[in-house]
Amino acid sequence: MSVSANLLDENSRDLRKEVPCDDEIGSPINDDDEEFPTTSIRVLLVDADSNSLLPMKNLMIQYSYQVTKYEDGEEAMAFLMKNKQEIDLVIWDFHMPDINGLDALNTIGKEMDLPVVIMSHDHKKETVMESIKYGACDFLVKPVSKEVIAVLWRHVYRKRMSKSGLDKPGESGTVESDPDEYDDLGQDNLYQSNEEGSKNSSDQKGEKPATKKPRMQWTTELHHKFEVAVEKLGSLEKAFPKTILKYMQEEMNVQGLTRNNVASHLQKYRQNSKQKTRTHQEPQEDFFWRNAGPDATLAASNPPLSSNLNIHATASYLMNNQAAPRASYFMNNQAASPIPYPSNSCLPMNNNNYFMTKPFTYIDQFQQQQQQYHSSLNLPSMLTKQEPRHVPLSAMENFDTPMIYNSSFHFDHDEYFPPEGFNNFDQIGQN
DNA sequence: GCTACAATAT
DNA sequence: AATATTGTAG
Repeated sequence: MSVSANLLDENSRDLRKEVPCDDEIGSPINDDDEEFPTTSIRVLLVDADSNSLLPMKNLMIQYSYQVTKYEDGEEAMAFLMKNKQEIDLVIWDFHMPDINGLDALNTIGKEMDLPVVIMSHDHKKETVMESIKYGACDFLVKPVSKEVIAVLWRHVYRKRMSKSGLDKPGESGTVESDPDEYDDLGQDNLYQSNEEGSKNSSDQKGEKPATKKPRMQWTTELHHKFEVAVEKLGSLEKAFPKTILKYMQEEMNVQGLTRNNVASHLQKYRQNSKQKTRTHQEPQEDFFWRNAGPDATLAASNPPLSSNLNIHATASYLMNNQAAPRASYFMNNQAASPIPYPSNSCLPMNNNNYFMTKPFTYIDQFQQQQQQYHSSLNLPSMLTKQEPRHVPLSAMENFDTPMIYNSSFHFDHDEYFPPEGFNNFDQIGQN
């Protein structure tokens, strides 16, 4: 059966074009970026026969479904009653000793709104018809093939779509509602479901987002596999989506993922770990000026490393407060200090919109000149810029002592020195 | 309205 | 393939 070919919705046409004759189901899941969004599907699988239950469960897990299995019908039903919110799809064996498929359909149909799939080792017409009559949304013949499993998510998706109320004509009342959905009950193609079957009519005009895929979800287990794969491939930096995916598929028997899924997850994962290591090193949230190092002459009054020292503010501060009467500059080996600022003017800013305020002296590097200069002042500390970030103004208020700051970033003279009008420079390095 | 995070676009 | 942007659940 060329089941899979028909299942790939819109793209199926293209697929056929490019791969004209494939009756074979080579690989139902080619990671082509074709999506089988099973990862978010939580399945309750009930089968008294463990010989078929376990393989089926494993197969489903390979396709990234989240599977809860039961061999006992009563237990399964009890579980379902309690956890109906946590299940998206029920698969129930027709021939259960305690609660058979029809009973299950009855109960579930009454108590909750879940798609129920019946499976059976036989496919007698009667069995199939009864199941459908009782509301089964699909009928699977055991052993269930992977091709079938790969597309079971569609039942869930239908449910979600109709619930979200895109178009629910008359959800109530009559049983014969969805003619297009389940009418063709010739058992073995039940799972083929619509799509191409839309030959029916309506409008090919377009809007037929009938198959919006559910969002996938990285479960803990899946993520763990992901991490293992990453580790096996070296490091976070060395692991790439394609190889990760390949590893997960081949070595860990994970299917149903696409490269994009992995790429997206990897991107987020890298971000997170980067963030983590950063905050680990810098537990003191956002300060970026810190003590630059030992300075015997100043040691006594050095503030602790962890203190929040801020010497810049945002543009809004500048506009709303006419602060910063003076600033002293000493950058890129060019010293300028002190500089009187008119109270209503702008301070020079750097690329990160920082400016100096209060009578600070700014030092770019540990140049001899500068060191001489700053040690000649009786300044409390020497600071290093850590990283560009915004810092609350409040911390700045506490400092009225001039300080020397050592910048670790590049300053452009024209950009950071006061504009034309502010020519009150004193060459202080060598006076 | 935000945040987290997957999907999609570039 | 990597990264940036968008979309969206919760």
